[in-house]
Amino acid sequence: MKVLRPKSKTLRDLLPFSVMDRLLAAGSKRRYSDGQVVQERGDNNQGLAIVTSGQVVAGNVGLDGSFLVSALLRPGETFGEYTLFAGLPRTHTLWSQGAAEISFIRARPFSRLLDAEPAIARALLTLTLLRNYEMLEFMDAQRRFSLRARIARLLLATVDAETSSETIECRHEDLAFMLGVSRVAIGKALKRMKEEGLVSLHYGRIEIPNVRRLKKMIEAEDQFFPIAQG
Amino acid sequence: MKVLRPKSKTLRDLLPFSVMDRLLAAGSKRRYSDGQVVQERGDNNQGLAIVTSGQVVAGNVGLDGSFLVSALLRPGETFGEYTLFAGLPRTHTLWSQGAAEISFIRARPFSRLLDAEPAIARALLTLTLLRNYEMLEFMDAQRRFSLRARIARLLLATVDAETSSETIECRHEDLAFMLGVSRVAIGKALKRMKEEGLVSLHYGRIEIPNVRRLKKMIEAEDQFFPIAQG
DNA sequence: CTTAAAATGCTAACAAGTTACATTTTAAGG
DNA sequence: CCTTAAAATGTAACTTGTTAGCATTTTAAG
Repeated sequence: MKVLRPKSKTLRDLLPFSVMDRLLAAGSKRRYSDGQVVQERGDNNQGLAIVTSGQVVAGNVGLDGSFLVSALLRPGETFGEYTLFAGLPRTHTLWSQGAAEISFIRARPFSRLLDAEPAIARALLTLTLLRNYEMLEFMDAQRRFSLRARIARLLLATVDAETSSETIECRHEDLAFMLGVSRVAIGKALKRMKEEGLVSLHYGRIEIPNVRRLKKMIEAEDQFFPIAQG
Repeated sequence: MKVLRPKSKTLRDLLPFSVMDRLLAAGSKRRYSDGQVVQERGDNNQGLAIVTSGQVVAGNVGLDGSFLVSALLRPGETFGEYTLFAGLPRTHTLWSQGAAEISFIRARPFSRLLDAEPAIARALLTLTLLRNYEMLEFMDAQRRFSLRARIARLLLATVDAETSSETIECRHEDLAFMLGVSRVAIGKALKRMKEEGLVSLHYGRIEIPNVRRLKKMIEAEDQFFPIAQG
């Protein structure tokens, strides 16, 4: 299962090396193989985790087996903040995607570091706010944009993040996962986009012949008041 | 326009009185009448705002005039964190709902207080995480539950928050706003719920004759793995 | 009482997703 | 090569929600 997401800031980008090192030193690393469960919703252990390599998928499985992705975490990104600051049990189930390495810091040592280094709380606050903002924009997009525009946005974000190549290796199902709709809906939308020459479809691969045209398609549909990006 | 939302923790609940007072003292209050615009998406002034009385609606208007609610803020709740920590312009347009009073703290004095009182960053982090969690659960609910179940959840959350009475003063349109669907869809769903005896409908008012039955209806549909609430 | 505004109800045509099942494409092994 | 099973994609019938327009009910103000 391949999961797509544009890159965003991480703890690494916001903390001085020394502080980041102290954090990592306070934790213990663990390795995971592809698809291994890292934690399950409902688990009741407190602590912060930092992804140090690989990717981790956060989501939840319904009792009926249905499966919804909430986030994709990459190196430098954290999880477990809820357990420390909001007093909640683990709210999501996490799986490693490919080989991954995660550093776990228990509540006690984390708490000591938090007192010693005010930068940590600031950095976490910034990251949480950024996530919050991303989610709000996602929810607005969910309501304002047609599925094809949302697909286009996701594809473009992925292309921009990955060296600006115009070929994206992904299955319809991967897009469906990220956007929270069925694979069939993705298929239909992609078919229309293909007929309009916006994409060309292949087995496990999507090509964007003209990135600009795709961007224009989105803009044409964008009823949202743009804000200057900082 | 009445907007419903379950009560949640605020800065007031998390900060010692002394710190809260220092914050409020550092800001300047302003009064708003019903429906007045507090800020607009894209505005570029930094600062934290604390709602001190009344209610404030956050949302965005599309270029086509469509209007989406993102949040309802109540006394003790804050906004503007993005401008301070994430370097973003104002991301949402805000309107007062009824008479409201808001205290604004500019970036400089806020920054000084943030350094002086580490509790502030902690409290903001906790609140942001809680909001984040609420949003994730909302998004999951949006995908997993039928509209009637989502209506039921919203009604119950409101009842629980308001002294556990079983009468809710709201119009169909209010529910439509909060759930991001059309008034017609709400009407249809409520009609079905009425036929099943789950609610009784009145002009500007909905009654829940049997709260337990309504809860059971939701549970019957709940494919989500429950977690112990902290 | 009247009456206008507010809130709700109803219909029809349409748009967008869903589920269940069918078909195509690929890669691996003889 | 050729076969075959798994992976990926396509199709069809159905469900749900949307828009638009207008009808009806309820309320509150004169």
